[in-house]
Amino acid sequence: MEHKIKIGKDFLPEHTFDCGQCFRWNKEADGSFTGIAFSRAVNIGCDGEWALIKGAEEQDLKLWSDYLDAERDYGAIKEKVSVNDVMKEASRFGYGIRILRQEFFESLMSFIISQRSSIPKIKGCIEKICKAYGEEIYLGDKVYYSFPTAERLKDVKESDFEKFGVGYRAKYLQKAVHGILDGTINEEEIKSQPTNLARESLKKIYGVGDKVADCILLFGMARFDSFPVDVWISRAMAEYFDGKDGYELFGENSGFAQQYLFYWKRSIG
DNA sequence: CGCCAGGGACGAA
DNA sequence: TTCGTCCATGGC
Repeated sequence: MEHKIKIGKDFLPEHTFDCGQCFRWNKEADGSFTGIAFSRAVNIGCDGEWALIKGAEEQDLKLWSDYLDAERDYGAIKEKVSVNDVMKEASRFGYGIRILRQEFFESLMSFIISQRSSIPKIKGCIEKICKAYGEEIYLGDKVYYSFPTAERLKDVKESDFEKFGVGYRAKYLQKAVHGILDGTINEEEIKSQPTNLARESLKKIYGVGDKVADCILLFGMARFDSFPVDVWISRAMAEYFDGKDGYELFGENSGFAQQYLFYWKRSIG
């Protein structure tokens, strides 16, 4: 069963799912992407101004619409972030990017794993963890695995996490799981805080620094005023913006600007 | 073999 | 507060 969601012309699955913001979506031969979120597996493609969702339940269409940030006018966003020729080019290059509204815990764990690693490696580590501790999800004739809840990871030891290739990040993951379970990390409380305070709260988590905190804010909390600075963005800002601060340049649209810049800069090296 | 990959903790100054 | 150093792992 296929459903359609009106999303407008500013959507291309390849840009959205391959721009580095998510790790659980994979391209199919027809250009659509199959992936997992909210313990559901679906296939997402696009036809003109419509997003095509295969394998979704009727009552989940609002969920997927929100996930794809389908209501937002990305054309207007692109105009606002195009403050110079570099940003015009970057937003033109990644014209079909949408910032996915991902889950908090998955973002926390995924971006802890991401530090000083590569995207294919990160995807591999996450997939192994999901296969070991997630729940089976069936779509078509294939089986997928949900991202495990903290509860399901309750008894996973640091040495267990190491088996998935996460290296020195194993202890961060183990502590994050228990922080969630004992309430030291309070998702609802952090989500209720303004961005700057939420960032400080996130940075109290062992293994979470500036960059990972900003990724959780942007991808796991829909805080579009955050501007994660990784090696690529750091180079780009030094090269094209005289080392200026991203938020000072883009304000409430910082997250969109960051993702266009990241995707474009990575493509040209 | 060395270098780097969507960094961060830690200690020193 | 800022600056080196070290940290596991895998691809190249």
